[in-house]
Amino acid sequence: MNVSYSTRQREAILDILRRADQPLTPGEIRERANQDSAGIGLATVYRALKAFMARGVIAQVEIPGASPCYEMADRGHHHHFICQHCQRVYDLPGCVRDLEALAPRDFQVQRHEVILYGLCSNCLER
Amino acid sequence: MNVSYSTRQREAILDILRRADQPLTPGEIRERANQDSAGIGLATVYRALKAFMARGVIAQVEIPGASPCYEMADRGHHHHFICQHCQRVYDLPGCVRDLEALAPRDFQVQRHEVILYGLCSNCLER
DNA sequence: CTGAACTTGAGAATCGATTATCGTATCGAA
DNA sequence: TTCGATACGATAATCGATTCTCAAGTTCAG
Repeated sequence: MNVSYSTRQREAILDILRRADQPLTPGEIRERANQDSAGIGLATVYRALKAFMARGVIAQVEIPGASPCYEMADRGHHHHFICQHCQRVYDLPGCVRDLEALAPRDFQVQRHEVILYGLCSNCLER
Repeated sequence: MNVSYSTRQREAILDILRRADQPLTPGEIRERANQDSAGIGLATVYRALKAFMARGVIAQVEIPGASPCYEMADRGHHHHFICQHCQRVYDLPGCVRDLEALAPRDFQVQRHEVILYGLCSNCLER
């Protein structure tokens, strides 16, 4: 039936996501996977991500101006910073108060996204 | 030289953006344009948007999970509310304080996006 | 009014992202 | 160990969005 096997590739992908300090695109995941254990196909990455999403193990982060990224689902509420130079996505701890006050009183706010754009410390150094 | 002509199509596109109460995608713009004056090609919409962007007349609004939208640039700083039921995008007046404090001190924040998701008053009534 | 510069529309071409294909390799329950 | 179910890799196919092409039409300074 429709059971998931545990394979070298899937474990590698999960490990990479666990170790990552930022959400990763499928392409980035493959890159990193190919540094450690050699040879994980892009299609395999997509298949694994789909499976992990279905199981709720990872979460998709959709960010304007970047392709979808993935991160472990167990990382609490946080937001993201996008470097306009290197296009990297960084996790930002914490949140802001009174966000919901922006909406009209007769609107019901369920969730929110906050995205900061700018230059990361790495790119600022040049 | 590289001067912009004023054409029926470009005026129509600007009019649509001026009248819109929400940011529009190129596709939506073309749809509306073809209701009023008939026949504006999609390529023309893209070309016009590009030209208006270059002149700073309109602004791009990037929303996760949707293709880029455009709105008049003279609407000052604001954010957006997306109704999860009717998918409408609402403008939210005002902003929040201390947003930049979320980023590490050695990052340079240039701009930000805040997006609230929930149910608008219309959809709540049912 | 004239003409060079600019714009248009329709469809083809391109782009990056994602999915499908298929023959081979791996998994793991029994 | 065996074997059906599942996953793999490489690459082709597909997708939606955007840009390009080019012949024909429009704009506007002079």
